[in-house]
Amino acid sequence: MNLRERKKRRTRDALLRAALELFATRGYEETTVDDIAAAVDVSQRTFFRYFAGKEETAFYVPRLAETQVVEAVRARPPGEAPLEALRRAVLESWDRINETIEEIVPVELHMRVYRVIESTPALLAAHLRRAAELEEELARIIAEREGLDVDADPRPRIVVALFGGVIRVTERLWSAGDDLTLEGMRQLTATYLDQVGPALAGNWRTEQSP
Amino acid sequence: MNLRERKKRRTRDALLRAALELFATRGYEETTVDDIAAAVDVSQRTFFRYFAGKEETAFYVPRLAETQVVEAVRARPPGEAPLEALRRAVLESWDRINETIEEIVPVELHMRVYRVIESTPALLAAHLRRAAELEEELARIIAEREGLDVDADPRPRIVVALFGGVIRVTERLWSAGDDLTLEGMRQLTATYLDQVGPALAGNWRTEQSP
DNA sequence: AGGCTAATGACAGTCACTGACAATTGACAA
DNA sequence: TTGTCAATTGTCAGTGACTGTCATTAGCCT
Repeated sequence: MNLRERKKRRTRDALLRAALELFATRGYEETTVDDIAAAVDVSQRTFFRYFAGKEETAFYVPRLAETQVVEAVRARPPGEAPLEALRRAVLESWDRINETIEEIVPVELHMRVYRVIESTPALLAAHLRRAAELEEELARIIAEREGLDVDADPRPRIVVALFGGVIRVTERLWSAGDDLTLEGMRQLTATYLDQVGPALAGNWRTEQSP
Repeated sequence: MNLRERKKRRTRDALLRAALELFATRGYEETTVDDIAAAVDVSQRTFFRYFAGKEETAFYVPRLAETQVVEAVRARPPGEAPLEALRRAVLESWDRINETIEEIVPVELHMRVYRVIESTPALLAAHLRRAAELEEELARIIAEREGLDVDADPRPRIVVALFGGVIRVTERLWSAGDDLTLEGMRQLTATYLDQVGPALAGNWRTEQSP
């Protein structure tokens, strides 16, 4: 990797870190692209040559995490039931995700940015749209595992929708609480996934929830 | 209602219709606020006095539909199981929604705009964010029905997430297909909701889906 | 060293949106 | 009916995200 490439990577990383730092401290809406560019001492135009938009910087790290999850699902043994495969895939990949993140930015910074995403309307919207795309991808994977046609059989999409819904609920609860650790999120997710069975079966009024 | 009020309503309706017509024919991104204002012959500033933003016009009608659904859920007899109550509420309220829409714009126009929403990234994102808010509201209603505390018991949110997920899947399938009627959407939703049970129980590989 | 190409900066323009102020217009009492 | 008051609107100027263009700079390769 020659000087040119190294310089490019450095500028991109610097822009990314500057952006995330600003988002986490000052807030997303309160940070202008000019602020980010100025912090790295490049022109605004250069920022837009590295990132398609302000949003892209906020979602750079989350994208890495997504990739891990999708791959983890692909790697699950075909014998597992769909919901079980999804469950194990997320929990397992979250165990490994710390290192992936730390290569780019401090995990603690990422966690603060994650909260900003959940609490900034524009970012939350973008996040949910991306989640929908991911669900489509996962539905295809699940359908393939089970030897079904996604477009003919609704079941893969339904299970994935349930799963995605639970994940999103835990994300929101986590970001609203005060335990910002990755471990806290993992824990919350596991608890909620455990509740899927009880939530769908039996009579709620006669059965307590743990 | 005096002249002043009548005039206001007329301008607002005209702006709304002009916007939706433009979105449906030319596309959302291809329509500028200036275009909409010009079509009604008012200043751009006036547009922003009636609508908080361009998006708001696109979501005006959907908001009415949401309200109907939420009220329909509230009106369900307490004896019904949560998922059953939600199911009946949507299907039933969609039967009545035609008239509500027609008071504002032709239903056919609304259907075309709905497709634009599903196919325009920025609008889809906003739509999904709103859907998340709605789910939160529904979760609270369900929890109340069952005499539970939403913040302590995960089950209401899980059921609502499942339900919302199924609705969103059908919305996307519907908007990708070529039956743009409300009836077609109702039908698709009913079919998918019927599949929730089969999707979550049993072994897919040994059971065909209708 | 010098020519080639990629990266950058500077500049101008578009579009969504906002604040401020002046002009207009309906409402309502005298 | 008229005059006053308040609401509605238009105009203008400005911000912030983004894009296209073109000249300049800087690494690369012979």
